[in-house]
Amino acid sequence: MTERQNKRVTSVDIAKAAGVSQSTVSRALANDQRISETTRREIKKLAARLGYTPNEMARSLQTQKSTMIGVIMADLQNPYYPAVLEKLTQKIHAMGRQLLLLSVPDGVSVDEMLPSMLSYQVEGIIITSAVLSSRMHDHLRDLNTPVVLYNRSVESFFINSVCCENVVASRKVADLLVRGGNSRVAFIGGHVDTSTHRERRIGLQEGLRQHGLDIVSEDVGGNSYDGGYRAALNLLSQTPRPDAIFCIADVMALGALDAARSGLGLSVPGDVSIVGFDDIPAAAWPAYDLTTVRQPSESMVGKALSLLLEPKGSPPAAVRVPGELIIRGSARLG
Amino acid sequence: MTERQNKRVTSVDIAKAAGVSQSTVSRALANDQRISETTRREIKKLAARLGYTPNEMARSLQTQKSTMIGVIMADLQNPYYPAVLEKLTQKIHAMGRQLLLLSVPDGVSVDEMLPSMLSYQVEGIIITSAVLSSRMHDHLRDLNTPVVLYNRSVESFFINSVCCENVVASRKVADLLVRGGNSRVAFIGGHVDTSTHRERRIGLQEGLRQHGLDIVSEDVGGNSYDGGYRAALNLLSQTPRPDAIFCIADVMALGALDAARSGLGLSVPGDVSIVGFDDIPAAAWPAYDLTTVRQPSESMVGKALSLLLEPKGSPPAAVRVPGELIIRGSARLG
DNA sequence: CTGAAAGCGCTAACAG
DNA sequence: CTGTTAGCGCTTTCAG
Repeated sequence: MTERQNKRVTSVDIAKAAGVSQSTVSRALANDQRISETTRREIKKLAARLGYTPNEMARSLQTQKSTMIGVIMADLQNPYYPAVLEKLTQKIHAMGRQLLLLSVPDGVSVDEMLPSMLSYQVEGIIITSAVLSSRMHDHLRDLNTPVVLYNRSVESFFINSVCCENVVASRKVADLLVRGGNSRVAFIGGHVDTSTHRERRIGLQEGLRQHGLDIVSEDVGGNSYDGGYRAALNLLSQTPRPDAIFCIADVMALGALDAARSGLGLSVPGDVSIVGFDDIPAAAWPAYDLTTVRQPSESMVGKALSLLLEPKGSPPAAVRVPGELIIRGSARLG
Repeated sequence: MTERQNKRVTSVDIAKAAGVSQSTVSRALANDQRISETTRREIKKLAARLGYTPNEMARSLQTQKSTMIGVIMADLQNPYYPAVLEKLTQKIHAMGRQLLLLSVPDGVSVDEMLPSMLSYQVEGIIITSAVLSSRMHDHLRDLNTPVVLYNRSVESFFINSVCCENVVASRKVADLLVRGGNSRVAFIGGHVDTSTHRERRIGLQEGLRQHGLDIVSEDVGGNSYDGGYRAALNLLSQTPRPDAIFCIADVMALGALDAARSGLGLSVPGDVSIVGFDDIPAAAWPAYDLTTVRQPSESMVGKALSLLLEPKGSPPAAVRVPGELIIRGSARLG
């Protein structure tokens, strides 16, 4: 066997082999109408035979535009996000682009991760479950790099975002809980400084107040199963015991359910109603049968991408999509 | 407010501002020893002030080496993989590289996805839960692009892979199931044409045969919760009913558990022992309390990356890491 | 210690 | 319809 070439074949190689200029190759491969049918076919055949793969680096260096989209995920542990990521990869691939993924370790800010992504000249960045400093936001605007926040919104400055209608959905949950006979409703949040936490809490409170009630006690669970478990243990040990818990993430609601049942021997929804948010796959499993608010990730991902690739200069938008209440067996609802 | 520049600052901009040549800037930023301490500091300060980000595209075009690693995931729905992906992103980032992610939709082969990744000149590719045609494998070798299979192995041609010691671990499961008093052991596989399926099945069978037993019945669940649920429903409806089920993925084992309990009103492990594989987070939740084999993803990911970046020309290796039996409450074990 | 110049693989004027 | 040429932003000889 001969020594391997070990070199990628370039458009110059094809040009030589075809006896034409390199630019003709470039044009033929780009289906430029000015190239004759004959040579174009010849060149394409040659390219296939030589195993040619265009060099996207060189192309984007020349065209001054990249076709990579950066995605920064803060919470891959939360079972809601794998489905979001899968939809992102598939839609981005379908648009002929590539996805550059970064996940933010605990205790690291998105700001620190961004520069490494920016050196790859990404076309835009989608950030899930995290926000940006306003300084970084300005920097990105100077760089002309669009950003969309997924599942977070910011009021202090204008930035694209896609979120669920958190307040509306949570208000509805509160209303149905009260109509279902629950009157001591507790709240398990994620991180107090996030918009999802604030908005879902406000919605719950507003809904309760319409019935002359309020949140009786609350805790945070950091959007993790264990955090939800611990928070529920805490809330359900207080007297009088809450008769319902609204969790802002399904994964915490599952923890809360297990805390109630396995930890404290309570019946759900007999002793306590539990409602979540997201509609992760496990929410539908019979062991949990969790009543929850579905976030329509398919359409949210679609909107995030179209916001991202909108013509430059469009004013930033805060897109809201309605959540859908999925009624299962974990709560007494009116 | 003045019109925005909207142009990224390049090393030329810094050179102009500093009154030096562009190559001096390049060297200073690369900490080249030949540049005087004074100018180096000056240049770095300037770079920071102008918000300079090096263009990685241009760099890799010049140096003929990319710092992006491609990851192809076939099974992001399986809760085992998000943790793998998170470890990959973090390790890859720590190595100063970027991760290009592609997920394979159902019914699409990895071969079809590869070219789009190759045009980005990735340094190497990690493929989880899927394999490559030998044609594509040859092509990659010609391109000098290393590949590592994660959780799949191939016997027919040499390719790097990292897997759990599936046979050993499954044999152990069989042994302990029999010693625990189970004698009619059923098997729920994933896809018959995968190495994980075959190896875990063989291990189970070998272990049973040492006790003069064999697999009493089997089905496949496509590595999904629903598939596991359906398969268990099927197997547990046969007479005589199996008294144990070994599932090759935790997510199917959870489905099987729910099928046994909620679907058929059986007790686990009273009527049927259930054992999984992977040790996903949900396996530890009290609602399931699943006995399973832990795949040490931390070390598997580490090995995959070091295999990938090994000096070129090293012979391909099939790395095997031991699985760890995690005994919980879902099985009667000896 | 620093500058000039070449060139990575490609696209896109500009010529013919 | 096709070739020539310039140049994207960077690294890296080669000179000085």
